[in-house]
Order: sequence, then structure tokens, then C-alpha cells
Amino acid sequence: MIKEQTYIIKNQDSFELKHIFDCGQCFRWNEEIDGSYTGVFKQNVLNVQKNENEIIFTGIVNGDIKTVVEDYFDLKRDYSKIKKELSKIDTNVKESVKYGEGIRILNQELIETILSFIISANNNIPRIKGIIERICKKYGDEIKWKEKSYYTFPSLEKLKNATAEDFRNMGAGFRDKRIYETVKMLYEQKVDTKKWYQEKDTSKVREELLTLSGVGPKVADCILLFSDLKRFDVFPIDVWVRRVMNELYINNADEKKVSKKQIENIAKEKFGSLEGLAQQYLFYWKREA
DNA sequence: ACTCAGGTATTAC
DNA sequence: GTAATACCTGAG
Repeated sequence: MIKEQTYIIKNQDSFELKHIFDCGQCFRWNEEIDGSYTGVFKQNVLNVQKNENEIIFTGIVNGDIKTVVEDYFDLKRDYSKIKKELSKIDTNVKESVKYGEGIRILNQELIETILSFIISANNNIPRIKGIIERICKKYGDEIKWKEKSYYTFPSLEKLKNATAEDFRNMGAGFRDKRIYETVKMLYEQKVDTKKWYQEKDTSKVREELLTLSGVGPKVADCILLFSDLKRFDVFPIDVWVRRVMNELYINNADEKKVSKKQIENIAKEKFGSLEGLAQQYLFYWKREA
């Protein structure tokens, strides 16, 4: 049932709007003048507001809002425990965890995450967001709420007739062909995404992701970490992560000369199976602070 | 005018 | 295998 619903939770730990929506994992949440955030995911439009000790979720939601919120915001996971574990590693990680204590990794739809991060390549955030919005507006479903129109991220069924040129017209630039080809591959099921959810070995899923056009190592890791595949044993390496890892553990005078392999090894050794989350705290800390 | 931005694909050693 | 290079676009 799609209708306007409200859900309030009290005394929720590890939940800060800015940390969640501004830590680089998502592109479709925007801050309102009152400090709340509004976003679209799946078939939902949601506004999230945080006061003293309560968080208010309101919007047009498809299904039971409590279930939808708990799933999307990963509320069943014990972030306090994770943060405690990470804080033991060293003072740097401890400080980064403290800085981004309200981070939660969202359970975002796989297709949306794949295409969004293909668009993110060598691009900046305002522009990434603009391209995604235009694609949603053209191919997604409209949802009206409080006199405003929102658009869902389109299904493969909706996207399958779009040409590379169409994506170019959405402002995608040289990524047009990559989006087009990946949509085609996904639609024709050249990869079996359903299987990915059962596969325990993350590296096997990663290998298949890498066959998609526009998906390289960094984008693949972002998809594994930020989509509902939810793999924490990955370590997306971008310029910020390279910088912070070099500063903290390597100290090479020329940051660009630090090899990926070196960073990966240190990450695995120091952070183990929580490396993806460590990456996120470190990334947010270094980029914002 | 010129650099830069959550990298990837392509081409060259 | 690993190292350079081109690549849309628009904001600063």
C-alpha cells in the first residue's frame, strides 16, 4: 500500500543525518531548510528529521514504513559494537569513528547503486546528482507529495530503450556508453545478480561486477559496500582514502606513488573484515575535517 | 584559459 | 603485468 505514513524512533544510537547522507554513499538525499533531509529510494519519498532524542520519518511509503525504514537504514545492525571494535585498532581510527559516529551504511538498491557509481567516475558530486536526477525524471515514476514531484530511480525495463545518446543528453558525458552497455548487460542478464546475494565469497561477486562496462575496482567496491549486497570486506580506494592511508600508515612523500596493493594489504591487515566500514569513517573524517 | 572532480578503458612500453 | 593518456562537462 502506497500512502503517506509516519514513523518515530526514540533514543536511536549511531544515527546522524549529516553523517549518513553526506558520507558519500548516496546521491539522492537533499537537505531542507529546516535541517531535515528528503530523498527517494525504491518507490518511496521520505523526509527524515532528527530532534533531541527522536527521529521522525515521514513520507509516501510503499509498504509498512517501519519495515522499510529498518531495512534501508540498516537499523538492525549494532553499529556501537562495530565502532567499539574499530576504536581498538589505533588512535587514528578511534578519532575517525568518533568524528563520524552517526554513520550508517544504507541498503540501497543494486541497480541504482551500480549505475550511480558508474556515473561517479572522474566526476564531482553536484554533477553526479544532476545526471541521476535527470535520468530519474525522464525514465522514473513520478510520486507527488506536498505539491512537489519526485521521481523514482527507473527500472531496467524502463531504461532498456534508452540509447547512449539519451544518456549523453542527460549530461552523462563520456560515461554514456558505459551506462548504456551496462543497462543492456543487466537487462539481458549477462550476469546473474540474484546469485550475488547467496555468494559468500565477495571476490567472486567482485569479479562479475568488473565485467560490467564502467565498473573498475573502485566502483565495484563502492557497489559491494553501499548497495544491499552489503559487503564490508572491501576497501574502495579513491584520492581521499589514498591520502589518509598514506598520512596515517605509509608516509610516502609522493602520495601518488603509493600503490593500491600496498593500501589494500595494510587495510586488510589492520581492519580485517571491517575494512569497508573503517574506510567509510576514515574517508568521511579526512574529507570533512 | 585552465584545473579539478569518488576512475575506467585503451593503448603503449 | 604495469605505466601513461584521453575522456564529457561545468564550476571555480
